[in-house]
Amino acid sequence: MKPKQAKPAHYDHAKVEKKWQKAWEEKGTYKTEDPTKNNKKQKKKMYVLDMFPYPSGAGLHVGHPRGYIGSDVYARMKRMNGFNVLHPMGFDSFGLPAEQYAIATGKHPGPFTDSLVKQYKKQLEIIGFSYDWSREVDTHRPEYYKWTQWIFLQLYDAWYDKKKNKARTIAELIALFEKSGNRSVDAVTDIEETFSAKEWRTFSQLEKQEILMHYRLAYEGFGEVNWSEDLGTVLANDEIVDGPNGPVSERGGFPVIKKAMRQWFMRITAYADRLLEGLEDINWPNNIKEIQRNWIGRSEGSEIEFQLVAAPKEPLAGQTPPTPHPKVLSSSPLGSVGVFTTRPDTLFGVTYIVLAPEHALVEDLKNAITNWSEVEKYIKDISKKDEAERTSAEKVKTGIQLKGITAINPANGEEVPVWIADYVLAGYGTGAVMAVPAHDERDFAFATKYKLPIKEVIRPVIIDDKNPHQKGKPLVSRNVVHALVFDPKQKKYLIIRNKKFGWDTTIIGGIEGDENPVDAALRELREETGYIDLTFKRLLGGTTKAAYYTKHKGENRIAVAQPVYFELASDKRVAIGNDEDEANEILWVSAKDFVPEKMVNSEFAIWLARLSNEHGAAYTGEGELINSDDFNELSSEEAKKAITVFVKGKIVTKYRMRDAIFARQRYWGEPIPLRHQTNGLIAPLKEKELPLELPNVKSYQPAGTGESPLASVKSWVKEGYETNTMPGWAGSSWYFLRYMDPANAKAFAGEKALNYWKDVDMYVGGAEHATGHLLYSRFWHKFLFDMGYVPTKEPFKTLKNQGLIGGADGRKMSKRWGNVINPDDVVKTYGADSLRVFEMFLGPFESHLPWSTEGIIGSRRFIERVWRLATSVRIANEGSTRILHKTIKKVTDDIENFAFNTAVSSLMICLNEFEKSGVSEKDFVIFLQLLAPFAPHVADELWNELGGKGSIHTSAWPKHNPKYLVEKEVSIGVQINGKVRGELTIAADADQKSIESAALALPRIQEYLAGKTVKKVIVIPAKIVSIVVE
RNA sequence: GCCCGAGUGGUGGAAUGGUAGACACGGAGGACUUAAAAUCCUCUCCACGAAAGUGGGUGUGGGUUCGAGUCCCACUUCGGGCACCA
Repeated sequence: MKPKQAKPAHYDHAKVEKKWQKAWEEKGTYKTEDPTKNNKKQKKKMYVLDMFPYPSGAGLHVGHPRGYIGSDVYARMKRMNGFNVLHPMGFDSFGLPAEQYAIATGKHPGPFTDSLVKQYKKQLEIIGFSYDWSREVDTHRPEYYKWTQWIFLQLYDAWYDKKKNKARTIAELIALFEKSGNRSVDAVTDIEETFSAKEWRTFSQLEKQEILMHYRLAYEGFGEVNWSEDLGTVLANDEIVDGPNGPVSERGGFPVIKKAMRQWFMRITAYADRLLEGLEDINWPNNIKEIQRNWIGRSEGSEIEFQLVAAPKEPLAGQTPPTPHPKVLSSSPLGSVGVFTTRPDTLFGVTYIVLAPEHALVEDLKNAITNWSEVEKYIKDISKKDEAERTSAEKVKTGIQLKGITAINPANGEEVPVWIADYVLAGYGTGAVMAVPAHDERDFAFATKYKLPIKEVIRPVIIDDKNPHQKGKPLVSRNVVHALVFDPKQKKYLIIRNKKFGWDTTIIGGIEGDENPVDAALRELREETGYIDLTFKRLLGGTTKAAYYTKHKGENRIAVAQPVYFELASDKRVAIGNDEDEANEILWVSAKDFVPEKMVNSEFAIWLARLSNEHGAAYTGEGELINSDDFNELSSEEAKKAITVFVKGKIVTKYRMRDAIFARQRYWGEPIPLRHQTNGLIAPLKEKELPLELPNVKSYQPAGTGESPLASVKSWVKEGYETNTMPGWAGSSWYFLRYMDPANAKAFAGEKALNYWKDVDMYVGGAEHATGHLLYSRFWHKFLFDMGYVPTKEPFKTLKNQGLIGGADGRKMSKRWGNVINPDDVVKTYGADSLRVFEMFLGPFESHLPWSTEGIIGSRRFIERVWRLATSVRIANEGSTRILHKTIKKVTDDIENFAFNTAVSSLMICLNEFEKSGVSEKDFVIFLQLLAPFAPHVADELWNELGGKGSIHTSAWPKHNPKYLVEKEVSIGVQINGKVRGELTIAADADQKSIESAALALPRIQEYLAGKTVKKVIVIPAKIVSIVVE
């Protein structure tokens, strides 16, 4: 085959790209085969999906297409591999910016959104993606959101059965209630009351509705929103900014507070465990999995009940230590409070109880609280603070004691005071905690501030990994004291250094009998260092236990150590024994040398933490129990269970994740398909009534009452329709299913299509969706799976995140910095193929990289060189064939692994070789096929010029021939003592011996070896020769 | 504070424990041209050296190994996530 005509010297990208984009569209090159129509020889499916964009007014910048190009390259290779590829695109077209536009202009956001969609589509089209646009999905179209509403109704009509570990219909729940009430139903619910079948039947319709609402997966409840009194509206999180005195609205800067309002929720917490477990089965980046795990925040612990009683006549002052073991309850019981803890092993160390200020019990106990007016004031002050403020101010915890009330520790009967404090969150666990200041940093900080008692119940146990106990050696236990001595004059600490071993330690002495540790320390200091004028400052907390092996004594030791802190009053000294003098060196070291790394005793870090704060420090690790009655000497792990059982607590699992608010007081979103009837009952719309379309409204301004603009549409309100709309994430939580069967009017997708496409094989998008879209989609998908609507448990088998592209100045690409590069301009100047090649070549797909205006020239040159080579004389050359087959393997593997940058680089290396040595037409055409996913236009043009049939993009992906990968000769390095001293070219299949002798025979190596003895020669065939000499 | 991830030339980056810096940008020199652009050729980690070469070199310090950018430990800087979750 000869080129039909000489190519023009200059490659006219505009002409070529336009030509092929038109041709592909006309021929339907990228049209996905419909599995429901062509059953004869069904190809294997491959679903490659991009996260569809939200069409904002700003348009695309050069960073946006990066992910799309990557997935397109992947999809194109898979298509050439013979897969039936589903590679669709659409738009997440409901949302705030269009609504802002509507508010600003008074115009309907619909046509505006349509125009944005059109603009985005055009921008995408000129880049030459292989999307099947006939499957486009836009979430704001009624044909689409009909099914979003339908899925909502399924969620509304479902509850979660913990026994079967799946969602079931409300009809089934009602049947259970009618049979035996709710006692035998194990559901995810926040309801506490129980009722029998008989009682259930006596309930009114309204009461039943109210009860069922606590079971539904889509439910109405009260939730906190961001409320701006001045604007009379609710604001989304992204409409709020930080002001000097807490959060304010972005527009106008009005203060924003948290306010509980009626809301629709999604009971995503029902799926917490399955969302966690499902992560094991999917091929996602680890960091995204980790983010989801943290977000779900599963923690296991115990729920323990504390009885509340009226305090003795004298209100219990904070300073008074708890009274141990009262024989008689000081007063009458006031009910109980449940606390959640992950550390039931510290129960004996509880010195007070803290409730969240919002805890329901606080109000209930009003009459028993003797300082109610102060408490009430405190609660009021706290409620003014936004949650963000409460947590961001952080360091300072505030609280107030509920005087007149005490709680009884169920483990030992101690009475402890009850406080409310802002560091306890109402929404987590039971909204109440047992405070163990000795072993929890927050409790410690609070106890220190309010002078509450601190009781240690866990002794740290340190096992020295470097000197572990040895088998068969005697075990010696002893009680010791460690003296930490500080000289305030020279600001140094006293240590002794063992001369023989070079160990640094503090001064250690054995405690004999029930000797006072301070006396023991003073005695030891005098004996070992001679210092006698020391001031005892304080004990550094309780004892620690260390297990280690002593080499010099040959003993396994367990040392229970009491750290004591002294200051040097004067350097008065007495003589010390010769033995001590010879064995040890006495040193004063500065703080920088008085650090755990330099000290031989491994528990030193704990003491130092206690030393650093005048009040000491909480030890939050585990250990063995002390001061815990019968549980003493148990390990934390053993004690957790044992103590929970002993106090009749429950082992429970809690999650940090909360139910998702599913309502926006907005116009531009899916209407929630429910009717509030005048009798107070809620009637879900029937399927045939869907879609419930958005009505026209006169004004897009918020109603001013915290309600959406829909609240001012009379006909809408008259029908009793819900005035909230769905949040932005509703439409995007299932769009990937719609692409499978986008025109289906009878279902969200047909069964055949669902069973064929099943799930997304490759999902590409930004990491910023880790806790939003990617979690909600998984939740909905699992729900649809439970109800039998989809065949898979997870929607996205493999996920890849593309990195962002920043401005050339290293800053984020934005109008503000004037560093935005528009892809349209780049396509115009360099061509879509150059843009695509460059964006893939720039660096690793998942890395964040700066755009380079100069760099793209290299990609353009590359394409021009391919273009030029197509016209030059072609000669067969074995070297070129070899490198081509290497390139086939490399490019194939790299695309499979999303290592596009090295794939492009290997194409460049291949082209360099072709230009140098010449290439046959056959080989060149194969090269074009490898290039096709990256530069689809120029590849198809040259393919056709060289007589290829049809489109290059439907041709079969080349396979490498292994025989060309085997090298005849290899060049390997020769090292002497780890330094490369020579190079050896030798037959690839040479045996070790001949390589060794060839290496030793090299003149340069001979020079180096002159007068030295070769100790060892290591030969790794085809890699390296390593010679070790004396 | 906790949990991830990353530190390699002037720049973006490459490197299954085996000759560090592939590929590309930029830079220097040269060819072609009346000239410029484009294109092509040569060089380009640093220091010393005319060169051959010698020495150093992947954030810092230590370790394992015949051999470490890669594995282990500690530190440090930067980026991301979570942040009073009991």
